[in-house]
Amino acid sequence: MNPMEPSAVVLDLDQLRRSCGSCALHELCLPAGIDRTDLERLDTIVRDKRTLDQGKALFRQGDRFHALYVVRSGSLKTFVENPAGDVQVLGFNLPGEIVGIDALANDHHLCNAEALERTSICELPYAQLQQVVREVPSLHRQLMRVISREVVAEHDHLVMMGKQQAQERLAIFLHSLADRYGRLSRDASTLTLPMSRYDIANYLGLVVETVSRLFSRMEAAGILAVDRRTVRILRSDRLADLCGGNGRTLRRSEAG
Amino acid sequence: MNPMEPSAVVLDLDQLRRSCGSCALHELCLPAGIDRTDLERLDTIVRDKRTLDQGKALFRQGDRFHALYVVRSGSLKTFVENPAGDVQVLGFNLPGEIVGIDALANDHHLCNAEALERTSICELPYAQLQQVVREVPSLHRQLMRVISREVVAEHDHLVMMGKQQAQERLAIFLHSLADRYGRLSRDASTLTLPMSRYDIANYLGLVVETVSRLFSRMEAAGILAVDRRTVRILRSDRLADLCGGNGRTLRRSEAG
DNA sequence: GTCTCTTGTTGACCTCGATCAAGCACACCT
DNA sequence: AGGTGTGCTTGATCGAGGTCAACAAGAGAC
Repeated sequence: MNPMEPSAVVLDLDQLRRSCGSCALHELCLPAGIDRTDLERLDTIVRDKRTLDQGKALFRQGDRFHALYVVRSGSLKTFVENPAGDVQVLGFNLPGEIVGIDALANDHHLCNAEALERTSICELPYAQLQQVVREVPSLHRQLMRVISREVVAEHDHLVMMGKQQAQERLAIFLHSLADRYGRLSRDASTLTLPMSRYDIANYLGLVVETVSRLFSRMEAAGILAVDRRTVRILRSDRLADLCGGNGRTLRRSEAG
Repeated sequence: MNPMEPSAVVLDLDQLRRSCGSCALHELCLPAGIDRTDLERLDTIVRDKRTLDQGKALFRQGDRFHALYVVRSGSLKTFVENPAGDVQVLGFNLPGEIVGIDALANDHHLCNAEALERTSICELPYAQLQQVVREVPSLHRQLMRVISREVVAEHDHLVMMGKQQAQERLAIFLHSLADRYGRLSRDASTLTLPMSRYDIANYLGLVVETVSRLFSRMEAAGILAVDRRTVRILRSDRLADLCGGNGRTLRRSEAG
């Protein structure tokens, strides 16, 4: 079942797994809400794009655009880099999530996508996707839905950057990550973070030291149990409180 | 020529002006790069949506989605408001720019759009637009281009919020506004800001006082001449320097 | 004209998070 | 084993920008 084994067997398994209908993610992914016959149409264009090792790029800013991608297992980060070399992390992508939309009609990718761990990917060549989308209205609607979801996620990110305190930002980040883990029917109370503290800090518009301190503070307060990249959420109710934007701040004295 | 006069004459003028081909904005707007015959197809669905007075909403968060809109004259701001009542301004829209994309397939608008001054609007009912888009590939491509432009603008906004200093933010804001004014063949060195200091501050993730101080500082430095909402850019070279992210900070001592 | 309301400016002060610096822990070498 | 590198944590200090408060300048009402 593991698509990551680098052997000839993988090819056969992938042949089997290529079908969106039999994929465990098909209710979360592009095929959501699309009926059996239309799904077969989509299946004909889904390409396999092997696996990416940790740190390897799926695409780079400026690369010619020719396909959208879906994470099948593992995870990605997307980020932009300006001429001066400053990086801004735009988001993290878990299984079932689509990447590459920002390039949709510009012919070039405008951000970088990089594997945070060993990651396997489905590729949807855009020329063919466009063709199928024209023929299958339900897929067109779903694609638009996915695109707007992307826009909304960016709005949320902007709101966070514009308004929230450091602690609220981290709380929101963990909360939404737990939520997404839950949807993948993973244990939503034990997060295994695929990204570094640097990535988290950058995504949240903070520096590593601040993020590190916040983890410590939330642990001292009994909300989290943090062990390197394993974060157990002990009190998801209190974590939710911290997201509220109601100005509550966790002081060391609140610990326990 | 002024579409803002509230009289019966306006109707006739609007009838004439409804044609995208004869609209002064057609090279900046959705019709860009679309040939004569296809343009006529687009023209058949463009609806007129009168004018909005200052402060009036084009749509509200949660409204049912049924059309995309293009600013014909005047300007809009878009913003989200969370349950707690905090506002985040997402952007400002000048003539030729499209609004409503965030709602594209969700059936509901996810942000508010409000007129910053007396503003006239073209309405593109989505059901019909979708139909035409299916039949006219060049329009489909252009629509996708416009959508991705939106996404990219949000990336830029995010980078600004995540990394830049207060002064760089304001410089970038003014610079890009001047750029867009230039494209509209307005005088790009004399900006008449349609938005309040509050809106600017919120958009930049700052408070009004900071924005006000920055205007004063840039004026003292001889870069701007500020008179309420009229901002003349005296030294656009130095303004550009301030956008650079090269860490240069303007001190009072640099004035002149 | 004056009164009030809104919007913008300026000053004084304080806080949150950045910066600088040191040290720790685990991974991966040889 | 010891060495080195990278990712993470913690402490001490500093400063950009937020907060609070007062005031100025228009705009509109009457």
